[in-house]
This record gives sequence, structure tokens and C-alpha cells, in this order.
Amino acid sequence: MKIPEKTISRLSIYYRQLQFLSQQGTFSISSKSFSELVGFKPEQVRKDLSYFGSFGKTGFGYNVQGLKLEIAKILGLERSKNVAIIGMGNLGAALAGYRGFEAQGFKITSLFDNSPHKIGKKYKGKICRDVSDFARIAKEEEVEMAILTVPAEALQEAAQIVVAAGIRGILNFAPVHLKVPKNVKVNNVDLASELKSLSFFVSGTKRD
Amino acid sequence: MKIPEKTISRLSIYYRQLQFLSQQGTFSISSKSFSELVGFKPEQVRKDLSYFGSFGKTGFGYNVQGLKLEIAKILGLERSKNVAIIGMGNLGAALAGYRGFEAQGFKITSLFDNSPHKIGKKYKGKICRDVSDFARIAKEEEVEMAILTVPAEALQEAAQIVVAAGIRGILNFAPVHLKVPKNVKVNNVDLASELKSLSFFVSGTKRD
DNA sequence: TTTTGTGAACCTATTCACAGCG
DNA sequence: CGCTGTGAATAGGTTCACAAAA
Repeated sequence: MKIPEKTISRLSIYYRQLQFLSQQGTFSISSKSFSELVGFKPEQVRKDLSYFGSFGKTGFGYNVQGLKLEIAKILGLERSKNVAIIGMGNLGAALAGYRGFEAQGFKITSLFDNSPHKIGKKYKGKICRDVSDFARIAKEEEVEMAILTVPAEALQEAAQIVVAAGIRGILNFAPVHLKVPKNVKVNNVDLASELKSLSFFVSGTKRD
Repeated sequence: MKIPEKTISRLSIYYRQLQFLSQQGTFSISSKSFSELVGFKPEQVRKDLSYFGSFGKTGFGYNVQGLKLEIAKILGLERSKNVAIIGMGNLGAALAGYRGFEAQGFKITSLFDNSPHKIGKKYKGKICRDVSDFARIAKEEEVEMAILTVPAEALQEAAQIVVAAGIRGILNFAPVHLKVPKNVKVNNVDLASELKSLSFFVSGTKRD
């Protein structure tokens, strides 16, 4: 069965919500109540889950803890994953200390840059290293994914380095299209473009 | 005619690319060459543009400068838009100094927080103010959009404040569903979820 | 009765394929 | 000719509606 990509990003959202419910001590929840929390339709939630199995109890709903673990398994989050950041500008430095990652099963283990001004410097207690040592360090520290916060003109080169080192998941913040082999998955976060599309909606005459 | 939301986000990407081409001095470009740069299909590019008019010349392609201006008009970017950031944590502070915004027609004019430790402090040369003064300041400074980088538990309240102040475009970084009136547009950037969906792909056994 | 799981129907978006213009 | 613009065909994703389970 082919699983829609959108299902995967919704599961990622469900996971965060289940973690929260679990911390609250909620034992079980129906697809209807859950859907209101995450902002989708109940059928959508059920269909998304149905790609992977039957996790609910008819007439009852889903066990919060159980479902959380199932989704962790689906997303490969049973154990924490190590992540490297390449590019220690404003954004890279902020992400190095972003609390939201740890709680969701990610560990920012390694920071890289190519500038002598930044190599050796500490960010949030972690030392920034030379990106030319990426392959060796990534192997040693079992890095599985990379966050690229380099300038546009450095992007393709940085990507080459991480792909050559065997990384198969890249989160790209440069507002430029990244060409990678098809066994590598890239997620793009284009912050200025998010604002541009908001601009369309706030500027529109018919949209109020 | 109804315009797909995805078309709007692609136009936002096209805009960045056209700006780059324009800086390079490229005079004109075909949908085919352009599509390779942005990573979509040529028909997609043409269809997206066709919702708004006929901007190309048959047998020739598109005038770079002209198309850039047309898209600026569509997205409401003819003049720079003022943006506020609420929540001066790691991420908010980084975005306050993010260079990528200015070049694309956005000005971060106003910074807010609710913590006495942060109010009055300067971030990238801009002073952080009390979020309870949001409505007044946003009006004075003609803020049209807001970036929310507040903790999850403060999100809904922050949103209420900006919506009450007449803001109709919100970029939300908290990994929580935000309820707003339907005349307000929210774009969500959920960084941990981006990593989770990458995790699915790097963990998968069949996906290499 | 309540709520899941899921084929079928529907709706939205992408790609095809070609007419028509310069 | 080369390349755009666009209806028609296809693919992809969402919602409906209901049978089955507890």
C-alpha cells in the first residue's frame, strides 16, 4: 500500500499531541476528540492510522500511551536520533539550542561551519567543528540527519558533503532548490516564502 | 476561479528565484529552464501563472524582470510589509535578525514578550516591548503580520492578542493547533515535526 | 449505543497533449 | 519552429457513509 506523504506529516503532529495527552495523564481518546485537538477531521485521523494497522477499540477510542508508542515505531522514534547542524549563523545557532527537538526524540550532537571564525567556538555548550571533517565525525557520532542553515550559495556543496557521508535525511533552510539522489529525502523550510504566502492572503481584497 | 493554496506557495518560491535571476542580469527564461531551477515541472509553472494572466511570449519565454514584478503584485509585495515577532526566546531572537526577510520585502519592525526580563532588552538593535501594548504599537507601526515564537502554552493567548489587534496573517512556530477566526490565515512551521517526518524516511527499510 | 475501519464517492491538484501565437 | 496557455485526462487525497465490533 502506498502511504501519502501528508499522512506522515500528520502522524508527526499526532505524536506531539499524544505526548502531551500522555503527560496530562489522559488514558484514552476518541478520534473525534483527538481530531479537534490537532485540527483535522476524525475520518482523516482514522484513515491515516489505518495505513499502519488497527490501533483503536470499537466504541471506545484509542489508548493514548499505546498509540503514542505505535506512532513512535512508525516514525522510527523508538530511540533518539542524532542530528547535525551545518551553518552556525543566527538560525543555526538558535536551532542548536532549540528545546523542541529533545522532547520529540532528537539530539543535536554536532555543529559545523566552514568559517575559521566559528570553528572552535561554542554554541549552547557544543563546539563547532570544521565541515570538512563532517564524514568522519558524523560516523563517529552516529548522525542520521542533517539540518542545513548555510547561505544559498553554499547549499549545494554542503549537501554534497552530507550525502557523501551517508546522510539520507536533510532539513534545508536555504530558499533554494536542492538536488539530491533519490534515496535522500529533503524537507524544505523556507521562512521568507511562508511570509510571502501570508502576504497574499492579507493583501487580497476578496479575502476578508 | 479558485486558486490552489499550493500555487501560492510555489509563486513565493518563484519570486525568490526571479529575484536571483534578475540580480544575475538574466533577461528572459523559458518555463522549462525555470522549472529546473525551482524543482517543479514546466507545465506546473505555466499553470500556476495562468491563474493570474498570460505573462509569457510564445516561442520565447518570460521576461525575468516583468514576471518578477507581476508576482510581486500578486503576492502583495509591491511595497515592503511590516512584521512583528512575539516571543523572544532562542528562535524569536534569531528571526529578529534573519537576513532572508528583508531581501524578500519584509521588515521586522516590532518585538514583543511578556517577561519582565526581556521587555526593554535589545535584540539586533530593536527594543523588545510588552505584548500587552501590542494593539497600540502594531497600529502605530503599521504591522500587517505576526510571527509567533511563544511556548505552546502561551500560544492561544498570544494569538488572541494579535487577532484582536486586526492582524490577519500569522506564522506560528509552536507545535500546537491554533484556532483563529476564518478571516485570519495561519501558516504553521513545526520544526520538530519536519525532523519526525524525515525520521520516517531514514528509518524505513524499503526506502533506499 | 458508541466509535472504529474502510470501500466508494468526491474533490483537488498535477500532468498530458496539443492548438495557437509570434 | 519553439514555447506558451489551457482544456482533458489522470493521479492523489479527503470525506462520506455504513458495516462490524465491543
